[in-house]
Amino acid sequence: MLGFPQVSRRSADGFGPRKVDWSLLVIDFHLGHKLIRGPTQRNKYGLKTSPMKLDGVFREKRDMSILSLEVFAPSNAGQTPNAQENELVALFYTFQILESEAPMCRVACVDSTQMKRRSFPSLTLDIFPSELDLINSIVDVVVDLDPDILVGWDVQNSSWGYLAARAHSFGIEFEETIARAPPRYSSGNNFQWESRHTTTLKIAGRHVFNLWRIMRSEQTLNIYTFENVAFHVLGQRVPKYSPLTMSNWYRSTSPVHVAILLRYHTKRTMLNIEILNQTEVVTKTAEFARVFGVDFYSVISRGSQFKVESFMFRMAKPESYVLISPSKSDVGKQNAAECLPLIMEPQSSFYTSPLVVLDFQSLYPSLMIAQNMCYSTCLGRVIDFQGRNKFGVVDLDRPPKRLEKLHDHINVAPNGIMFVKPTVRKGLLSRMLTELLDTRVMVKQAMKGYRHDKALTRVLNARQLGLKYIANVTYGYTSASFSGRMPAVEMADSIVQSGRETLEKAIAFIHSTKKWGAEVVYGDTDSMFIYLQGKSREQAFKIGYEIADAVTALNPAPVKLKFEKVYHPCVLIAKKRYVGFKYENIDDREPIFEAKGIETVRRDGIPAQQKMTENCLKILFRTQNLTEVKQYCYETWTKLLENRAPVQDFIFAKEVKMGTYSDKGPPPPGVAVAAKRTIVDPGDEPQYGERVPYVIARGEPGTKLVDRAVDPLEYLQDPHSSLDGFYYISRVLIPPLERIFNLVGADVRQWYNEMPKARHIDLKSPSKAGDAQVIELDQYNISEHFDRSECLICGNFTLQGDRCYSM
DNA sequence: TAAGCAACCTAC
DNA sequence: TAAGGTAGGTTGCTTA
Repeated sequence: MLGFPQVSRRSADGFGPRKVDWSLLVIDFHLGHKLIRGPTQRNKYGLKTSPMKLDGVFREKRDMSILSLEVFAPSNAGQTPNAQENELVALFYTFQILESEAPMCRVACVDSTQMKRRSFPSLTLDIFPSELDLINSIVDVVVDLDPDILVGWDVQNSSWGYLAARAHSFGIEFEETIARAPPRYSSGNNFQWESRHTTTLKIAGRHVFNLWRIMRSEQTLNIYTFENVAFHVLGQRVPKYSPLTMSNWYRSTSPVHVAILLRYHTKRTMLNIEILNQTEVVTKTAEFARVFGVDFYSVISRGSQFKVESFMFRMAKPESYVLISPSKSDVGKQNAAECLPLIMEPQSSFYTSPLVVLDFQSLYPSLMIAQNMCYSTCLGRVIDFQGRNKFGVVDLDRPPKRLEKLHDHINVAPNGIMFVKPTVRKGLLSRMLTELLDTRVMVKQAMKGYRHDKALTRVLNARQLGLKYIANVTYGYTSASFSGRMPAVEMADSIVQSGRETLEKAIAFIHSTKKWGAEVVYGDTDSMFIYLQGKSREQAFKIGYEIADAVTALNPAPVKLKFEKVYHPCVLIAKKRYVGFKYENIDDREPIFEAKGIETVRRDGIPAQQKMTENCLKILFRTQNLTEVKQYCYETWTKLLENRAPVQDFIFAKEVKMGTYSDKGPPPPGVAVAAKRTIVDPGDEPQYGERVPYVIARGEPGTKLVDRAVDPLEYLQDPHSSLDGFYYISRVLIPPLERIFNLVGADVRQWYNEMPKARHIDLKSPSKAGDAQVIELDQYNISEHFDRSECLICGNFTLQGDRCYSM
């Protein structure tokens, strides 16, 4: 580290990592200073700006600002608009400064008879003579408003991406024109990686948010269409219009249709921003950046390794540690891992007495702290392995007599790796983790004190999540075997094996303490499921807390066994699969249904499977009466056989990653459906990682499943097709029930076979119109549901039909 | 018919 | 080029 420039924390042009200042994370530095607001001014768009005085210096207060854009280009023959051919006719944008007043919405469109026909109250329309003028106008808007973030639902194929492609066709260097800085010509651009994971569009000085991809990592949903995300995040129903419908509307003479079109797109730009606000993405990203010590966009675009490293480096530098830079081949030459976490084979059964769940809080970080495990404290193996003393990617060169000297100051991990005790040297990682965990406790404490302040609570909450994140991925960093920058399998093994022994000892201890009458029936890595047969729930809580305290006392600080919850009753099905009624507090009256790993929480089945499994379990838990479960199954199957069940309950949706599948063997159904879709409409190819919906239709006997997978919309339009009821009942609905109810001695398949089926009703729908209605209303949200009470043209609430009296 | 494999998704 | 890890269950299909 000699010769490295000294960088002070306040140095504005300093480079290199700054030291981690933990206290800044606990109390927001804004609070430590008196903020003096300067006179409020308004910019040309009428938005307020006010300079702030901070540390005696006036600076413009800069909250993050967002510009959301969607575009409209009419296409031919119902195809998805294609930037090579289809001209833009309208742009829609909404601008908002975070934490500030109402957003500003505008529409810019190309002069045409449609747009001239009438004015559209409640919409601000800017009309331009040509597409080129339209594009130039948005460039001006971006330059004027100078937003930090550009957002669009799908930045690749529509929104900013479409706009950029159109601009390119006029020879405009769009990205450079709206950039804040000259472009950075980085050599290592990887188009494929970018397009699969973030976005290909890069604007120097601004962040481009590909919203659907952000939502994909933010929310667990069955399908990531704009409509579905808006519904789940905002509770709003929005319609979906096909490219054909929208193109027809634009070309139609009906002012109502043009108005719907304009208001629809405007609404989408607003909802983009509302979704961001609701999910607190910007707050979280900004706070994570502060905690991790990385730039804003890296929080989204880079992996955990980069973040751990950034954090670690900031701690390492003041201590003059240098992180090693092994080559790829050095990393590959590491020893193989030898230790496995403990995952007990559960005693699969239906448990009617309380089952207490305890788990070790942040087990791996705690162990690293407790045993002072770090790159900087490791002394290697007690005995050489294969004639070498390897530690991660390096060979340890331990001076002779070093061990003798340190004799009483060594901890030996269960896998035979030695670490010096903290009295000799406190490890960098353990110090980092100690600070992380302690600071997190303090941040949580501070949150309680500012409960009334929503904005600050959000910030502090994001901060404690960031701290938790780093603590959790630090272990992963040490064991990153194939992509690791600085892995150390021996240390990772030490951690895993210590964890395993900690858990094993706890189990043995619980079994040896007879007064509890407790039996550990399952455990996974850091958790224990303890059965208290014959005990009441109250007793279970009491014993659970007692065990937690006793085990904590047996372990070195900061290892802590925490009381988590009581399941009553509960079914343990297999490793990583269980379900029960959860009580978190002794005075909880109503339990919460909680399932792990089983079909009710998986997204590769269908909604009907989730609902039916969950309902059967609830009946079992509430009544413990199999006759009632059987009754429910009969009703559900009958409903299905009589074709009274809604189609959207039978739609599979799985992620597809086009271009990653092997040619041998048939593709997965979702891929086949997507491929078919792409042939009809090339612009409709699913994005990498998009979830593609399909249903299984009846087909010739012996046909493969892939060949019977159909796009749901296509299925609805085909009057001759019907769902494969046998497949759905026998291969989808029954198996998960079988696995559960086998444990209580019931044969669900037998129930089905015995079920009186009064008459054989073909699953073929008598009239598919019924289905179509259901699916459109609930799944695809036809316009009936959109702003029902609002006039589609002026936005007023005096509705008569589609529009209000004033039109 | 069993065993093996690819693909998915989840728990920790 | 960028990329935390492993364990585990299930389905649908192919191969031995």
